Amino acid sequence: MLIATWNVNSVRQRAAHLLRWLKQAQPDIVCLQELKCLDDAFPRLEVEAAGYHVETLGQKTFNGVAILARKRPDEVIRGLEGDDADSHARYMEAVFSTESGVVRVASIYLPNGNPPLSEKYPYKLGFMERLRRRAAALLRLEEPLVLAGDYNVIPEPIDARDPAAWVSDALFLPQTRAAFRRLLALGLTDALRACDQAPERYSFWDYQAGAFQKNNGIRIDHLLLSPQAADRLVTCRIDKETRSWDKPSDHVPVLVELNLA
DNA sequence: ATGTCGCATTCCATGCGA
Repeated sequence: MLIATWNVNSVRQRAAHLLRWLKQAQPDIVCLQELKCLDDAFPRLEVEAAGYHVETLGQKTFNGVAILARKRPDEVIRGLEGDDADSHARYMEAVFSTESGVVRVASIYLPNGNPPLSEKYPYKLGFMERLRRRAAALLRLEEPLVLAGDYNVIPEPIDARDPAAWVSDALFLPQTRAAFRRLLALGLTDALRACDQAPERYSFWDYQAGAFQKNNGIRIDHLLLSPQAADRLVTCRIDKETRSWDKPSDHVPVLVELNLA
């Protein structure tokens, strides 16, 4: 089973890319972030015609997440508990039955948090703590679980071409990295790093200043696995090719293959 | 080189978020 995450930076602008990539990559489950539209504006008919069931949590202008899948989920949960005042569409889960049992997948669009001295940074850290609590609860289910999405976290210096350029950025501040480590310390596995410890494994390149041409990237899109999912890990890779397509998203898909039927 | 996108509106120019 192939499970992917991709921040598409407007699903309406990226619909043709999404369809082309679905056909090419043949994923079973896809977590999307930054839909930047309401549910009704999602290109549902086209994606369904490509063979995918569509579950969305849209929002006008910003944010928005979705989970696409070959099969209809048994259950969908929209929103991340722990803050009734949080109106951002940044989190959803879906549970699927397979021949090998259940798999639970979350699509996460973690807040960017910049600038760090604004209210946006405590919102990011609060969201990360809520995610940690949710992950802890889900881990108690002892299911194959994939927490997939745009974390807006550069975990380690090796995950940036120029780490010095990010030291004061909300994506790489010590508090951000510590919160990410607390998540991992629950017993989650960073799927890409379990498969590949090489440098220059990036999932995002800024649109500005020819960042992609210079390979001036960062790795901020992650698939975190529960022990039951990690036990079934076959491989994980970044699909860098889509960044070279015409009018691309600034993020590329990251895919994990699990030994699940 | 503050050099790019995508969204929305006070709408063909600007501010915001990233």
